[in-house]
Amino acid sequence: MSRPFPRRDLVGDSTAVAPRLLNALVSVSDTDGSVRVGRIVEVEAYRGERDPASHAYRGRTARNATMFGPPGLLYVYRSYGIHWCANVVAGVDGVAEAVLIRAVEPVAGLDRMRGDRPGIVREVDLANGPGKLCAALGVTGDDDGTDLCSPDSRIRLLRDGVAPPERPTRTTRVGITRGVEHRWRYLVPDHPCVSRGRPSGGGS
DNA sequence: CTTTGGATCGTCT
DNA sequence: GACGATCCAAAGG
Repeated sequence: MSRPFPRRDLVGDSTAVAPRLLNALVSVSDTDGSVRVGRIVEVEAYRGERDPASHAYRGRTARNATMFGPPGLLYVYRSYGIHWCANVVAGVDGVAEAVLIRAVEPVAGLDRMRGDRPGIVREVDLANGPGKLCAALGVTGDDDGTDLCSPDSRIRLLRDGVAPPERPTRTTRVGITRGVEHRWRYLVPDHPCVSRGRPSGGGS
């Protein structure tokens, strides 16, 4: 039993939206009728033009244009020339706020995920990283700009009976060199499917 | 277990 | 021309 993720819950600062996305579902439908579903267990908030680690820090460009769109869009970018990474756009239309999805727990369509993640043995390693989850779910740059809150989209954000954790684990973000001090990474506590990435900043 | 280096290319300087 | 919001395999302790 699942319902569309309410768009109103994506309005506002990415730091407020990010923990709300924990335990939400991402579903991806393919043309052959198959569906892959993952449960979000790790996210990071990026605060647009006020955040030196954000792609939008130096303003709007062709690449980051989707980040400036309305909340509920999917922002997909290429990482290191090799991988795809996916964000949920937050904020309000015209303001660049985004939440990077860093890990999902495989829920459905596992065979299909394994097909796109050849050689992966353990189920928990299928989508425990931002590049890995895009590969496992079949998300690419073609999906940039998808409205995650529309029932007609191939990629959708859903909420089922599992609420976000009341006390999410918080750390500094992973893989960045600026804005390292902010604890804007949120995780489902003690979940086996979180990424292996190490926080960039000091801890406390 | 941890550390290191290579792959690979669009984007912005 | 440099540099990533990464991943993986290989080598070292």
